[in-house]
Amino acid sequence: MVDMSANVNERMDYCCTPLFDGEIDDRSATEMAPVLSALADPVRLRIVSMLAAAPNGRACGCDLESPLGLTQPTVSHHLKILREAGLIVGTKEGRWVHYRLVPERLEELREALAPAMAQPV
Amino acid sequence: MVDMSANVNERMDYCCTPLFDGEIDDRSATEMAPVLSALADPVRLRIVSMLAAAPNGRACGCDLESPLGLTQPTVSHHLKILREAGLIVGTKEGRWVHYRLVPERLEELREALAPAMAQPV
DNA sequence: TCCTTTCATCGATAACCGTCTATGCATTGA
DNA sequence: TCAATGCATAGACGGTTATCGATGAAAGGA
Repeated sequence: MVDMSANVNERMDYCCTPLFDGEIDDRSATEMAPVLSALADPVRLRIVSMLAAAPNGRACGCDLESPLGLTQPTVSHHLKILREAGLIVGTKEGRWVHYRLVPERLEELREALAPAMAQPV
Repeated sequence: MVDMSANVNERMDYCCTPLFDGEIDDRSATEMAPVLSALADPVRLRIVSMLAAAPNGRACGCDLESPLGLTQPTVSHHLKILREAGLIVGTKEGRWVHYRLVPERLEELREALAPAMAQPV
C-alpha cells in the first residue's frame, strides 16, 4: 500500500486523486499473463474449442492437424504452449497422446477477471 | 459441420473418433485473440487493475507511469493497445486524458470463455 | 508571450513468436 | 526385423512486440 494522503486538490496543476497503487495485483498479474498469452492466439483458441466439442472431450494431435490446416510440428508446438499453461493435459496411450481440457484453469481465469468488472463508480 | 459418420473403430490403426471440426469457433477465435493479446501482458493487466481500483474508476496516464516504473511513451503505448482492444476508453479533459475501463468488454470475454468450460464428458 | 505539463508519435533495438523443414524416438503391425 | 505412424525437438526464417530517447502538439498558468 502507498500513501493516499494529504495533497488531494492541494495543487491544482495536479491531475487527480492518486491511485491505489497497482501492487494489489502485481503478483497475480505476472501469474495471469502467461495463461492469457497461451490463449491469445487464434489457432490455440480453436484447439481449445475443438477439445471442448470433441466427442469424449479428448482428441489426439493427429486429429487436429488437418482441420487446422497446419503441419504436425506446428500443432505440436501449440499443444505444448497450452500444456505448459496448464490449460490442457495429454496422456500417452499407445501410439497416441490424448489431449483434454482442464476447465478449472479457465475457471480460474474467469474469476481473476471478475474483480475488474465490478464498476467502481 | 463435418461428417461424424461411420468409421469409428473400423480401422484399429486410426486413433479415435473424428472431431467436430473447429469451424464452430473460427470467426470468433480471430475476434477474441486480439482482445486476449491486449490483456496478455503483466503491465496491461496492472493498468486494468489500477483503473478498476482507482477512486472514481478513472485515471490519467501521468498517474500510471510512476507506479508502473515505466517511461511515459511506454505507458502511452500500452494504453493505446488497451484502447484499440476496446478494453478502456480515454476522454480528454483539459490537459489530461482520463482513462476508464469498459467492463462490458471484459464481460464479453468471460462469456466467450464459458462454453469451453462445460465439461464434455 | 513564454514556460511547463500531459500526451502521442517516430525511429531504433533487442527479444519473442508462429511457421516451416528436417530429424529422431517410441510404438505398433506385417 | 522392417516399415509405417504419431509425436517431440532442433534450427531457420520472417514478422511482431516491448522498451527506450527524442521530438512535437495541445493546453494552461505566470
